[in-house]
Amino acid sequence: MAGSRRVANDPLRKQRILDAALAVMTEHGVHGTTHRRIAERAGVPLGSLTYHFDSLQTIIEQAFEHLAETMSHHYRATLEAAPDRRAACAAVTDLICGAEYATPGDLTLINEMFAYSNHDEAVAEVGRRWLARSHASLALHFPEPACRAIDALIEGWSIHQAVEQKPLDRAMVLATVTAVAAAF
Amino acid sequence: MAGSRRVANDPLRKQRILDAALAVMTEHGVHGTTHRRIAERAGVPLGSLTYHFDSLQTIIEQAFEHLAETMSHHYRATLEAAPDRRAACAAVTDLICGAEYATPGDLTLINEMFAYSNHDEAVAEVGRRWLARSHASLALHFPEPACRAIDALIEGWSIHQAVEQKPLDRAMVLATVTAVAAAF
DNA sequence: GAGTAGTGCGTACAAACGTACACACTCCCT
DNA sequence: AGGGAGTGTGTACGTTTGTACGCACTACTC
Repeated sequence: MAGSRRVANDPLRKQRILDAALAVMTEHGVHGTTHRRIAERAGVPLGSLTYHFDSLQTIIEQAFEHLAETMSHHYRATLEAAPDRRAACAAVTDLICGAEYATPGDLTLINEMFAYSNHDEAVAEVGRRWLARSHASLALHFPEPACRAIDALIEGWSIHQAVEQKPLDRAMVLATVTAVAAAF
Repeated sequence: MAGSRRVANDPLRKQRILDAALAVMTEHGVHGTTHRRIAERAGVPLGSLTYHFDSLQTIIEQAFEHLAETMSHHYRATLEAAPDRRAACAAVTDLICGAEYATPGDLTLINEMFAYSNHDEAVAEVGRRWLARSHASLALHFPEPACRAIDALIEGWSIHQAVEQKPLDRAMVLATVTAVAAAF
């Protein structure tokens, strides 16, 4: 009575849909994201989306939640691996400059998420948790005010890279991060 | 033959539509922006939009262009008014923290613009000019690398404020800006 | 093997969308 | 005063949208 006797045929289905949603949002933006495009990208029938999710808004919200989860873990792991503050500065610089951490598509998605969060309370909460976790990860190595400043640098330079489409000067980034860390 | 003999009844019409478009984008995001909502907000008939603009995309592009123009002038004027580097640091801090410069709605719009620029070449160009002009304004007072860093701080903290919905610690911002300016 | 509860999907539909366009209106020229 | 070019709008149309829902299918119980 309590447990369902039957098991889903494809338990990865939901996740595959969310991944497809992120891919569509990367390419077309939230404004160009539809049930049909997501379904095509995921290789599932249209009805499958309305079966697994209440609405398109729900899909978008959960997709962004998944994105934030993944990115936060990444940040955390990168900063935990740094033995001291000097290494932490280098790690932050990698986070900002490194294309292997955040692909251009990821940067696009982050922009979409923060923009969308201004119009959706659930995603706004995801954004706040994202910031809180970034802050906590930075706090492993830096004093409180420096965390806020470095976090702003990460976000700001991510935007710049997405807009300008060219890599940052790594030495300049490292020098800035180091200076900010030393200021507090 | 060359000049049009007749003058538009309402020469401010186009601008009023663009302002309405920005208002709608602030409230509903680009994904919730439609001809009909803009027309209602501007108090003009639906047909007026298709008469003055080729398409919805054109309206959005020109609206963002207008936004960038306005904001850039603001930045420029604020930084030109600063007599020395010390005052410039304070001016930048005001730009970041001051609600009188950029309202919460403005911050939302900036996010929308950068997100949209990843999917629209015309707006991408607007974004690049925005960055270039910010950079030029900062260059009145700061060395080149510091400009890039301070600009990233402005963008990043703008996002943070929009997400967290609470004002920044002004002293901390000023200390960071000063430290970055001194680092180069 | 028949019954059945739950999974999953193809299709249909009303609403909302972007856009086109026929038509009024205004005002200058002759 | 009459003609006509240009301004501006109301409405209608084809398309796409989000979503609902009836129905097939599966796999387990008895």
